[in-house]
Amino acid sequence: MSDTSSPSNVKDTEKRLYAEWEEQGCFKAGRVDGDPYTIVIPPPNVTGNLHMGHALNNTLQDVLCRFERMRGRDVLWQVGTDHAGIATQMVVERQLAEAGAPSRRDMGREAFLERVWQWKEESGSTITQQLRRLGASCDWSRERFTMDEGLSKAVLKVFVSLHQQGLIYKDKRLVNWDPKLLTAISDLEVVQKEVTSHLWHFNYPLEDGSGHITVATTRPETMLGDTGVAVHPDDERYAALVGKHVILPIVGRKIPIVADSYADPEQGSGAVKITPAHDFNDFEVGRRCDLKSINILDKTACIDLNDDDFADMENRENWQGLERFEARKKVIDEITALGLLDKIEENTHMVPFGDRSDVVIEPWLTDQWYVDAATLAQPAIEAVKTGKTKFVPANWEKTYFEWMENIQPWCISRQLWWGHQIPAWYGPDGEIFVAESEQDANKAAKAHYGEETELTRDEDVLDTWFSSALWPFSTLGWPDETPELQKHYKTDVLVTGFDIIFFWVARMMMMGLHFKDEVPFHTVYIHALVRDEKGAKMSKSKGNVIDPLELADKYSADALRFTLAAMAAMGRDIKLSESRVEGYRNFATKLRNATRFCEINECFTAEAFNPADAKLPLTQWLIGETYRATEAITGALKAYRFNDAATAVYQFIWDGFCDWFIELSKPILQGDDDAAKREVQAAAQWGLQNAMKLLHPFMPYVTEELWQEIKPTDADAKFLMLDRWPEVSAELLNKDADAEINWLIKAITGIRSVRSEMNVPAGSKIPLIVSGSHELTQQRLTTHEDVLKRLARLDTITVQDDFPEGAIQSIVEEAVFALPLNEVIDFTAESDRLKKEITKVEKEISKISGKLNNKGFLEKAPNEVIEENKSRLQDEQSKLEKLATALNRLG
RNA sequence: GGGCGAUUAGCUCAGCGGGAGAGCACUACAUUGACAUUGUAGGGGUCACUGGUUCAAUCCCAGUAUCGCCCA
Repeated sequence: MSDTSSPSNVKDTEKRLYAEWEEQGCFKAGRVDGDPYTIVIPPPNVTGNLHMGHALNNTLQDVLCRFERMRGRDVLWQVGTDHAGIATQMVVERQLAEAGAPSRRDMGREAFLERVWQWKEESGSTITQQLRRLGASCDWSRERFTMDEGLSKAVLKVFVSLHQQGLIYKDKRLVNWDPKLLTAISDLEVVQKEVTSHLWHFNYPLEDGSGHITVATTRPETMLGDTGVAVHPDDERYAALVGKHVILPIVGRKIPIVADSYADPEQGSGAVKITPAHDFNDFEVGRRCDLKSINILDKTACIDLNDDDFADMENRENWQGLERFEARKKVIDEITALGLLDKIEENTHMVPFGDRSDVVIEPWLTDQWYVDAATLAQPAIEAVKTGKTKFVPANWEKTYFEWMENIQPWCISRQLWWGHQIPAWYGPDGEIFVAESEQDANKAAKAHYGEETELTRDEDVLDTWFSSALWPFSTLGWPDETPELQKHYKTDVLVTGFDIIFFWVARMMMMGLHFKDEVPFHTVYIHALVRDEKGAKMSKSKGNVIDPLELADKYSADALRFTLAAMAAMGRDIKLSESRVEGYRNFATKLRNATRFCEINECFTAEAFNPADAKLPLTQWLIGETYRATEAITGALKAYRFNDAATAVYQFIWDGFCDWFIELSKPILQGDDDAAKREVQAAAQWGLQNAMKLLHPFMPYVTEELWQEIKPTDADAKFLMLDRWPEVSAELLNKDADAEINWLIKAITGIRSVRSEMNVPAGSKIPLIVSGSHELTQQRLTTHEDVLKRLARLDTITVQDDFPEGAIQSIVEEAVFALPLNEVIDFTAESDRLKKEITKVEKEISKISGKLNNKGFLEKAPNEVIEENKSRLQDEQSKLEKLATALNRLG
């Protein structure tokens, strides 16, 4: 076996193996004999770089895919990327600026889009290469991109159908407007940040000159667009004022005082100015109270009072074009000059920022396209309520319902160039023609106007998530009824983080149900968020990002994957610590060394092992261990309990196989009983092969690498990844063998433990006297004499009823294992050790007998629990007797 | 303010109505032929607090405290 375990070699080996798998078509779906198993990747952003969240997300998907593939399913892991409208456009614009090239607007739409495609060809594959590095076994031959022809066709069809059905419409509403990027953005692209600022209290004079009403605001500049003042209907302080009017300072507009429960009597003065065109809450108040919406900002968030509503305003030209924060200062100055400033308070509040532009987002009144999400949400809610789609863990269903039941109209238009251009054309009079092609639109226009009429296409594009929502079926060929669509829709599981339930899950559910009349997946597995070691969300601005690829290069992709899977317990966040990754790198090394041991001992040239023919307790026990491990791992993976599966495979390999099977096999492998040796060699090979299979979903590389050296000559498949998952029959379990090996382990551990505690030099060989033993024990002592001597460092083993005073003693079941060591023994230490152990046992006894003396316990506890306690009590009591005797004998 | 979750060994975290676990760290010993990226042994926990349900609570329920996240 070559040494491939140094970091640089591991990296090369991992890359080589991945290339081989891919070249040989191992990832391709299309196996004819298996039931389909399908996962669509939550499409990463084409501009993206693999971060820890991706690493976890894709590791889990890959574990499932490799597991199911080995179980014989026709696995399709549908891969691809989304076009990320804003992000991509920004990347290319930045590149243009850096190169000193003409800007987007200078070069025009067509030329710019050409540049974006060029960028995509050159740089768009970063993340897909990174997924390969991780070992992701997705079907690259079916890779899709949301701007692909087929997927674009799906987008057109969906848009036109929804429009025909009245589920897409154009409306003038408030949107989150990004005044830097000059586009509407989604609620989910807005981050609320806490900002320390002020609360300004202004006095608005009453129209009848009878005084004023004080309003408080965090955004003084919006007062130019105020169209009302609201007070709470139950607020007696203001009851008399409702229905009266105030004169808006500076502007001179007469606006009403209205009663609306939005006004909070506890907040500020209890009266609140209402600016329907610049605040989401005010917009609602305005609708309820029939207030006008007056827009005072242009698209760059500068003051624009070119509106009839300001026709009478004095000096309005002084305001025109003022930047919003300049305008704020000017409002405060003028209010102060007018003597209408009541007071200024310190105030901390949440302010919306664009997550890409990092500028303050303006609620802004514009015409946009909307999807009637509330209607589409109904079947999507129903599907989860009836269990057609299950969330794992189930508590996320609540989050899903919460969001779905309060869903707002989905604004799908974006003022960008990169994306699916909205298939809507306008006639000269503003008439809208929505169609899948320009020809169809023209036809419709001709029918409408009675003659050929020139149309202009809507400039805007669709939200990236509009196309991503179609991903589970558009990637399979829809709207064409392809064989893949028929075979693989609905898909099996969507694996994603909870922060993305709204992005992916909700929208895919809505679109899948509407257009395929079937949920897109039967299970949604929600995994944790990866945080840094202090528990903070990783982000570039905090500088706490751990790069998964650096970890992969340093410790191997296998170690990284295993760490993530082992820490992916349900419902918890992952705080990643590097020492964990290091530990699992060591685990891979351990497997290498175990393989080397088997190779040196000629296990791989042994005949095939038939578990049914196993004769030795050791090999029968190994079969049992393999059976138990297989059951545990299979069960855990089926239940998405990745951490349990990882722990089970780790224990099986390290503790079961390496620490015990190999150690116990050494005397046989190096002894002269040829039949036994052959059986152990064959069993070792079989056990190791199964270990590799069980580990493969987690650590695909090292297992595949080693497999190529040890695989059976008649292996079905060329690669481990295509071989079959272990199946061990429960009928092969042998209770006697299990009991015997467990006794052996207990004996060795017991002797080692007293030796160590009594400071017997590790190298020195000492005699063992076993007293009070049953016949079965004596038989076992004979069978395992060699291994006992070797692992417990003994020179002779004698069975006799008495032993010299002052021997140190270990209790193994019914027998006393005595090590006569008069010359070396430290009597005080031994006596202390025994006393300590006696205290422990006594405590245990009093606990158990307390239970057994409790009438209620005897009456109500299940029988097996009572029996178990009785037998435990017996064991502990007999142990106590022996320990007491031992202490006495010490003299 | 609404919702969700957490609190278990020094650290990172599993677990669970009936004997408190893992990895790392720590201590001691060991270079015996797979492996020092190792082995063997060991120390270390009123399972946040207070009540309740139960024969039995780290686990279920209620409340308290602290922390975190999401939404407003």
